[in-house]
This record gives sequence, structure tokens and C-alpha cells, in this order.
Amino acid sequence: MPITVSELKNKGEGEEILLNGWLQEIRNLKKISFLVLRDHTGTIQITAKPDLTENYDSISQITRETVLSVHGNLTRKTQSKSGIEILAKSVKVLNEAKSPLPLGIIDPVGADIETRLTNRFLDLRKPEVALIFRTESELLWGMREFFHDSGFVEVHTPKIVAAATEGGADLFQVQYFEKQAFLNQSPQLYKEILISAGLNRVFEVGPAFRAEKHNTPRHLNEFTSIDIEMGFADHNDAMHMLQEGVKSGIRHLVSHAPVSTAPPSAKIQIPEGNFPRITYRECIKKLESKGEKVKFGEDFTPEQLKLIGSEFTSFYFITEWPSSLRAFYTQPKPGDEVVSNSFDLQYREYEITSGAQRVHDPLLLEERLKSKGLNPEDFSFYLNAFRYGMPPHAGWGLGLERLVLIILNLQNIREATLFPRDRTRITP
RNA sequence: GCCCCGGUAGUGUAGUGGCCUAUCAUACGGGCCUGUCGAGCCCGUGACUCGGGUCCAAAUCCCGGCCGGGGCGCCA
Repeated sequence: MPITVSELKNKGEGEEILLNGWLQEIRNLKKISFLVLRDHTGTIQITAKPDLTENYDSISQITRETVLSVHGNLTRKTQSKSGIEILAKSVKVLNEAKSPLPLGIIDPVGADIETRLTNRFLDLRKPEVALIFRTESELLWGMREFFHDSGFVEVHTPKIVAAATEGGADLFQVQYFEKQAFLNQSPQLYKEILISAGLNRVFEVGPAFRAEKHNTPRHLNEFTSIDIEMGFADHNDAMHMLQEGVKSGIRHLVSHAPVSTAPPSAKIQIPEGNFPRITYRECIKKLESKGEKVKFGEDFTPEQLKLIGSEFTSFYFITEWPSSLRAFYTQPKPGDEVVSNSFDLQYREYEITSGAQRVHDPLLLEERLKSKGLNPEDFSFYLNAFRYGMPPHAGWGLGLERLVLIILNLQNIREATLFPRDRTRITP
């Protein structure tokens, strides 16, 4: 039975070992060869000698990244730096790799992000790259567990839809037989319908599509959105769930550190206590004191968000955004309706999450649609759910790749996406 | 949608009109070497994104295409 590299530590001196993996590097001397074999758990040195290894002469011809099956004996009586190696009895080629490689796995030269993405299958063989996605998996697992334990139902809503979720343009059009359809930019409307349906608490992890022609290190045209919606709840309840959900995800990630010699997760701080909150108006005052000019009703520029973010060491909320800046379904703040019961979760200049208490009164909702220049008739499938008993509710949507980006301190969101869809890329 | 920048061996780079028969590293091929582990040493192969233009002369300047990176706007 083949074992993994990480399982070698449990094996004794001289034990027979069968290992499968990729040939990461090979050093040939005249009468001895050293092969470094890599699998998904790590690397190990294989030593081949003429009097020990079958077909010794053919070994020097094996190309890097060829898939091998190695049979031999473990030894710790070695000068190898790792203190452990396999003395090979046979080295079998399962599938040869072409040479030269379009992208080096361990070469001491860099590669452009473009080269890396075009050859993503090779790029992902680098343990530090694979680690990004192992990290994402653990983070998401922790969040899922938290929402499940908090009574949320995981749901899956349609991605091919008839109406623009938030009324804006910038949707991808889809020819749906005889009809015109779109790729959904957010599960927002469907989450709310499910609140009317009485599921009470729902969450969804799924793709969201934006046909915006941005070209930045923090935008994708297809990203993974974690969304929740809660019945009989307001924006404060939603913020609490967000804060605890993020903390649970990071806690799970740190305690289930993906296998690696030096996981960056070891350095990740689990946020403590409540995330600080600052209102939109307080942000304006803060910016004015730093010499910035901001008009009420304008969004902050990336430069301004950097200034605000520099005041916080970790996650923080910006609350009470102007109603004019938020989507039509956002509940205005009672008694101060120019602002809303809304919030963004921020980390430095990055917006991670956008959320709010939602409008639940169908008359107000129609009015808000109209005031945003939208036609309520286009939203009748949605408005109907509000006319027969819709609870007050709140929720949010979180960009998973952005959360991974800030947790691992990556420079480009494409790094946190296996196969990114950006302004120009639709392959691989 | 507006704006800026870039494209040189498999990979990453140097090179701003003649000194380019194009630099260096890495990778790749060959040679020496029973213990390498960023192996070392020697030899070798390998590139100016495409099309047009200017000029005695273009990797280098101009125009266009294609491809890419980034800023703004918008957003997760």
C-alpha cells in the first residue's frame, strides 16, 4: 500500500516503503542519484545507487515533474539534511512530464501572474500556492459550521435570473432559449423571498457575477459570495453574526492549520471581542481633520479608506451609510432617514462585506424602487413575497476571496482564486 | 466608461538609434564527480509580440492590431 510523505515519520528503520508523487528535482552524480519526490503532504529524498536500484542508468533521464512510484526502504542513517531518506529498489515512471516546464516549481526565478495563471496546474504544485486554497477551505468550513450551529439553513438560489438584483446595469446577459436572462450579481432577492417563506435563517455560498470592466488587484468578474439573511432581526443582529462568523472561521483555520512546514496560518491573529464601529458621518469628520474634503452622500475613495483604515488594527464596521448610496432594499434609519441601518465590514482599505437591515414594508419597498429609477413591475416576483407576511429581516454578503486576501496578506485577488475571471481572462 | 504603463530565449531580466554577432540568472542538453541537498566546475542550445512607417542604420523612434499589468469610477 502506498503511503504519503507525511506518514513516513511513523515508519521504522529499514521498513519497506511505497510512495507516489512528482519528481521535484534530481541531482545526478556518476554513481549515485538523489531524487526529491513531492506529494500533497511534503517532500522526501530518494537515493538511487547502481548496486541497489533497478535500471539505475535510466534514472538520470527522468524529467522534472514526472509522476513516479518509488519502492524502497526507509533509513535514518543518512547524511541527508532532513535526517530521513528512501533507498530506492525501483523507480517506476507512471507518467512522464514534458521538458522544459512552462513554469518552474522550485526555480529561483519568479514568474508573472499571467504565466502562473495560464499554467495554473503547475503553479498550484507549489506548496505555498496550494496553501492559499487549503486555507480558504478551512476558513469556509469554520464559517459553515458556525452558521449551521446558529440555526441557519444552507440554500442554493438560481444564478440565471430575469431581473437585475439591485437594478444596476453591469450584468452578464444570457440567452435563455427565447428569453433574455442574466447571471445573478447577488442572491439578495432570493434570500429575502426565503425569509418570507419562513426558513428564518438562511446562508448560501455561491458564485456572483459582475460585468464591470474594472481591472484592479481587488476585483473579479466572478467571485464567491457568502450570504446570510435572518428573519426577525435587524442590522445589529446581522453585524453580530458576521463578527462571530468571521471569528469562528479564522479560529477553525488556525486550529486546523493546513499541512505544511511553515504555515502562514501560524501567524494569523484570531480577532478578539467586538469589532469597532464607526459611522459614516464620523468617518467624514475624521477625514476632514486630516485635510480631506468629503461631501455627505459621496462614497469614500480608496485613498480615504486607507486613511480611515489606518486607525484600526483589524476588522471594523462603517455604519449608517447615506440611504442614497445603498441599494433600494436598505432600511432607512428611523428618525434619521437620510442614513440607513446599513454597514460595511472593513479591513484596512478593503471592503469585505456589505449588509443592512432590509425594508420589509412592501409600500416603502415600491417607493424605494421608484426613487432609484427602477420599475416595480420588473420586481413583481420579489414584491409578492412582501405582500403576504414578510418578517423584519437583515443580512449581508461577504466576498470570500477578499477575506482570504486580507487574512494571508496577498497582493492580488487573483492569487486567492483558482481560476480567476477578470476583465480579459476566461481560460483556463 | 475614462486614464497610465508594459510585451526581449522555457522562465525571469539587462539593454533609450550604430559599441547588439543582444546581458545576466535560472531552466534545458552534454561532460567531470559515491553523499548531493540553492550541489559545484567546464562546454553547448535557446529570444527582440505582430503589421506598417521614419532613417544610411530600429530591440530602441512613430502609427495601428493583439496580449498583459495598474489607477479612477463601481463594487464583495
